[in-house]
Amino acid sequence: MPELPEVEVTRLGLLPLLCGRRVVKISSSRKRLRSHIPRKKLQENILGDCIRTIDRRAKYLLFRMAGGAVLVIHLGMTGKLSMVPAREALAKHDHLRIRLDNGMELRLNDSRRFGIVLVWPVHEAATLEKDFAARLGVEPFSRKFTAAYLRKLAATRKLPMKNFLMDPRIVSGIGNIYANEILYAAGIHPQVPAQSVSEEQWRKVVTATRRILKKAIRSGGSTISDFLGSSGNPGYFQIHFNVYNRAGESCRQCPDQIGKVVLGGRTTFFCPCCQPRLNNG
DNA sequence: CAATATACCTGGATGC
DNA sequence: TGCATCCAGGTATATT
Repeated sequence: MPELPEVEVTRLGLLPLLCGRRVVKISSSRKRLRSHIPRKKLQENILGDCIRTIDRRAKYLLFRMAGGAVLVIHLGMTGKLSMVPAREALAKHDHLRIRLDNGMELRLNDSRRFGIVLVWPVHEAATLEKDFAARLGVEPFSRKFTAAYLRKLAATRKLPMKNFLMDPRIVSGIGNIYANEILYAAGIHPQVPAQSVSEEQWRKVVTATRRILKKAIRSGGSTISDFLGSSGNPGYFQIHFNVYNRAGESCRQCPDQIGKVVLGGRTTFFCPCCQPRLNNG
């Protein structure tokens, strides 16, 4: 499911259920996700320890153990985490089970297997986390996410604005859905070259990004109480989109129809009238 | 260096 | 009903 808001809602939902709990058993499927699940490292570094807290960086969840080791989980395209009684039957595509000292179990289900599970052992955690952070772009809610930062990185880039925004090395957390919504809110055509975007437009991108992601987290937040069990994982189902998946429907601000084009292999939605192709800035 | 293509997977929707 | 085809919320890597 996950872009930044969904990962953040997952984190908020799991926090009260996992913090302070001890891991008493870990099992995993033998199928590989994007990389192999580090079975041995899980047993040696996570088993027996308590979960201190859960952080999020980009679309990664960082489960920080009391002893200093870190369990890293990325949900890929179809990953879902849920808490169920440990005795509950396994579902198809359950790939990781982390059993707690209260009889509950955290399960990772991922049909497409684009997810990732990593373990940073305590003595390497600082170095590994630094390397990890160095490959990622800024967080949309950090002070570094500014019009000046974006404009500088875009200065030599002719690629479509939308692909630039979705590059996780530039900004973390913006996937296909929110890239579409952000550009609509900022009134920028997804296909304009990144380097042609004006300072004023970048400012609109920054404010629209923060506003839209925050709103999505808030609306996902209403499902946190449903987090237990398989019934209600946070998702996109209750978010109201302006352009995503609305090709042919009418724009909410003008009489035009929402258009569709493929950019970088991803379906892209926009209003031809509210997001003019000619970039006059 | 920048842009594009491709690879990793399964499952649901669609069309014949 | 069965089968083929296309599409999906992400990211790393190879190729041009």
